[in-house]
Amino acid sequence: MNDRETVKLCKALADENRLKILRLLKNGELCACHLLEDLQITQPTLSHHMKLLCDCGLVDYRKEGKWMHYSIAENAHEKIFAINAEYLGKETANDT
Amino acid sequence: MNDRETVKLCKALADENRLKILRLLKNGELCACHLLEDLQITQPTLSHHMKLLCDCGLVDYRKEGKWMHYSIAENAHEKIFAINAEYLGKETANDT
DNA sequence: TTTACATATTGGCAACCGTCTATTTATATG
DNA sequence: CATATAAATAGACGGTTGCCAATATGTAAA
Repeated sequence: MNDRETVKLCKALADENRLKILRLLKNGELCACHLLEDLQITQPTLSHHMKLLCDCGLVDYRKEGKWMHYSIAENAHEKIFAINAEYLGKETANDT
Repeated sequence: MNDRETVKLCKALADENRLKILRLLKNGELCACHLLEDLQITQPTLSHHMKLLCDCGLVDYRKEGKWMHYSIAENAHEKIFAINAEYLGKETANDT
């Protein structure tokens, strides 16, 4: 992941509504209409946010008829850890 | 770390020059004037970037006479892992 | 095919961000 | 104090971002 892609990913994370979306998806796949209910934004705005989250690779989508289902991408975690390794030095750690 | 602080941190990471700065600091503390040499930006712009990096807690500073010395903050890694835990679900992992 | 509904795209606006030049502040030294 | 140097602040400008209303597209069912 080069600097450009990292910037893209971090920009995607740098918005309160998108963070809320990720937290909602943390528990499993959700339909766009469900996400809309829990956020104080319009449908086009949600669509915009989902595009950013998908484009940076944090979120996967699955189309089923009229509905779009979103979920945290499998390798989303690795992307975050990669940032740590590339820009902050220390290896991945278990800090619990 | 609440959503607001996370946004602040991710915004700080969402710029190519700041990523370069972090990579430079990865190997240890550096003076501002040294950082300037490796970046194609002016001194005020660097000062601006450093403020953002310090304010979000990713970078520590140490003033020595006229010189400012910057380094990756001790708990910078934990902050990244916290994002993973809070917004992407899975626990901290070792994926090497 | 017509209707209904879920989602995406367009276009516009205010706020924010990265950058610069000019200036100010802080610190050391003659 | 006067001078020199390192860093911070102020103000301005173009580009980007988040938001919405309006519209378009895609899909299912009558």
